[in-house]
Amino acid sequence: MLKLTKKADYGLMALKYLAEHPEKTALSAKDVADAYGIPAQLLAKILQRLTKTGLLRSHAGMNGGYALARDAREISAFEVILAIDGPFFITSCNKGAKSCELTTNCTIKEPLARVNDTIAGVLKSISIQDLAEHESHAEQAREAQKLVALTI
Amino acid sequence: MLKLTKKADYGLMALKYLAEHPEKTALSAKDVADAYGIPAQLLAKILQRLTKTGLLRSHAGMNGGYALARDAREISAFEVILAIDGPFFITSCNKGAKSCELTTNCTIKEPLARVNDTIAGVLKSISIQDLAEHESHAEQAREAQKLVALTI
DNA sequence: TGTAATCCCGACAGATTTGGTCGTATACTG
DNA sequence: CAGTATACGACCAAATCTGTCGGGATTACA
Repeated sequence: MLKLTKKADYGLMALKYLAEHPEKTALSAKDVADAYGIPAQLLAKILQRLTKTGLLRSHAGMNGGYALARDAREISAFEVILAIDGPFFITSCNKGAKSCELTTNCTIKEPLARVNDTIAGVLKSISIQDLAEHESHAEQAREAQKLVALTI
Repeated sequence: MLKLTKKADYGLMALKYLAEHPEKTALSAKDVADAYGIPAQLLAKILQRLTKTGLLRSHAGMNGGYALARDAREISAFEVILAIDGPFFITSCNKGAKSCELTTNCTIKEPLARVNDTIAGVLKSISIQDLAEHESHAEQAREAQKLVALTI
């Protein structure tokens, strides 16, 4: 049903939490997990992946933990989701355009690819900072949404 | 990964196929399934559901089958996906805003709800007719997408 | 009236994905 | 060295998705 996995949600929540606590040089996976009631080990793996993709910096040992690798403004929701859930396509038939070519049929994927791009664009335009400041771009987003509805 | 189920894909393909054959008063599930190489019984169930939700009209018996209940221009991709996959929310935590309230945490769902609305808006703006005419609104959609990227 | 084509629908099995755990190794701090 | 943390692979349980089966109920037509 076109929804994010819990892992992606957890990842976004964690980054948001880090963005909200810039005074701390690092927060451990456990700190974040406790703050949100997320299974600690699961979140740990998520944060590890985000580290591997360069969105976080990690530091082992006492008083270690994770910190944003860049300014919260420079990390988009898109990157987070991509890192955790992998590349997404709205159509289910898209293993490099293999099986669909065979049957010559899947012409719906072409219009839906544009929907996919639109979604990606919206997600790219939302930063972790936006998630942390609850109300920030609300008005602008609402306006943009109207534009979409009217113009397509 | 934010993707449609195969069922939803099949449903969209089937409606597109019906829209492309307006000369036929009805096409059987088997006709459509054969045209696309889709498992016939599975497609049958999908079409039944689309019938129950009022997007298709069905007719049993010889030379029976399915036909669009409305003009292809009046059926949106959103309706089809909704009928087949049920309501979607981009956040995974949203059983009527239950579990999330408990932990007071899920503030990310508020910004993502707007993303959700945007996606829904785009899907609502795409009709079955758009899927059938391959190129129709391509330019408009591309423009709208730019607007989204720039304004949010 | 009988038969074939067709829709209708619930149950269910297999495959896949997702969510979460465990154990162990490694790195850093003091 | 001891304690705190990350890193990572293996693994399991639960949920979801895909597809099948079997038994109806309608309709057209000969």
